[in-house]
Amino acid sequence: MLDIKFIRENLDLVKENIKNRNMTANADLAVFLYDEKNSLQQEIDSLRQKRNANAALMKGKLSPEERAVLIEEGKNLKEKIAELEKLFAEKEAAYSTAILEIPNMAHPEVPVGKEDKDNTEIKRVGKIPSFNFKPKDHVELGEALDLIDFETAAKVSGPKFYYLKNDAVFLEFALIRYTLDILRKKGFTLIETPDIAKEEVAAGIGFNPRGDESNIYTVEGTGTCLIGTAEITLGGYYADKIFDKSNLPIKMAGISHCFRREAGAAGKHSRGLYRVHQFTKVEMFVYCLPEESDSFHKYLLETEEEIFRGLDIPYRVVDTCSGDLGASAYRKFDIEAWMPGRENGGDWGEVTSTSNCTDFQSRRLGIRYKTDNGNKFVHMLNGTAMALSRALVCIFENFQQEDGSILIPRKLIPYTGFDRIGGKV
RNA sequence: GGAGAGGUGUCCGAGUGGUUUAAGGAGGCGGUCUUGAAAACCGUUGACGUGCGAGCGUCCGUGGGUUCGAAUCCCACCUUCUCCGCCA
Repeated sequence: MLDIKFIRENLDLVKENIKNRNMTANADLAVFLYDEKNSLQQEIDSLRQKRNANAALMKGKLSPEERAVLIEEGKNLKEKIAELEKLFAEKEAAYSTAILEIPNMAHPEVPVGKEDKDNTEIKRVGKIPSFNFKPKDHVELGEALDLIDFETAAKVSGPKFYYLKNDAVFLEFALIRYTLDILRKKGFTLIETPDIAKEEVAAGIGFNPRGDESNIYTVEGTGTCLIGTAEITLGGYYADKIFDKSNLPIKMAGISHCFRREAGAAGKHSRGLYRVHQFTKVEMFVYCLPEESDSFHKYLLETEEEIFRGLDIPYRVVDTCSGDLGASAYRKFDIEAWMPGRENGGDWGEVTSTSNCTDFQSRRLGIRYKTDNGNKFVHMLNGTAMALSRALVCIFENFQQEDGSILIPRKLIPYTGFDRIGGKV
């Protein structure tokens, strides 16, 4: 969430930002409710002060008459306080709802636009492969080589689930190990996180676990949800923590399963492994000082590129436009890899995403660091190191051969132990 | 899952209704002393809200309740430890 004082002092900018993001949050309402809540709080505080003073008068020995007068006074105060406290709770809930709907501000360089086609392409790397045969998509390849089974998964678990089989399992583990090796060399702390988190933590990160629009599965009756990304468990890791400046920055690499409802997502764009209810992901997460977050954002993007470049898959980088930014993000870069089986003749598909969320998450989660001028909120950033399901799409489709086999990217061979799936043995 | 015992400030730990404005100790920071360090001694040391400020308010696992007044009494929940059961 944003600082209410910032909202008040920059009301026009905040409103413009909400509009640019295609959102409907009401900044005026948040400020209004804050003032109401605040004046009520002051009223309650002064009554409490009277109550405390009254109680203090009763510490010593008093005549029964004197005591009776004080008790009567105390009872009156108690009633008034209870009344106002009830009202306050209502105001506070309304205020909380209002301010939580307001999205993070955007980096001045974020392109203004409504949807993903308004994103700015920053660069392209690698050469789009040309095939002298008709390339298949990963679904056909996976079925032909007995690597992915969607049909049985649909029967057992429902649509948008899959079984990975045979060498695809080794390939997935190879990708994980390849990624973790790079991240450890770069000084990330490796963490395997829980796949379940409390709803309040998910909400603090900016995922709303409730409601029809939620992309998150809740676990009934437990107050918890299946995580949509390790961003939730990594961001919640230091909730309520006050860092010493010397502890920062902190770089974490978390591996988890990710669960997404993806309600209503169907069609060509979402075919096969591209959009599924469950996948495995290695996620990077950084806690740092505010003045460092822009450069750490670039660092996360560079790391994503380094990992992806090692797979010899062509990709481009886009600077996400305002309308396509999540509520928490100040700025977001995506890597889109070339997927020859996508659309007709291939298309770009998102494989990583890195966001600088500045202090939007830390303010809600209470993650701070000490300064000479009091405690300040840290900046928090996240980035995909490796989303396994989408990486498999890229490898299958880009490295398919005319005989139906799939070559393994050079750098992965030490991890897989084989250099080709299918075809000649 | 059953039985029992706990959860207090950065840490340890005292505190069972109003001299607690949370004792005491450790650690941290500042100082005295010292060539320097250690020791000793003195001082200081939480968070949040609000207010220009002095200040005021809130926070003793969480949420309710009792009371003029709650760290302290009651209820529910969470969580840690010990033992038993079950289990990869």
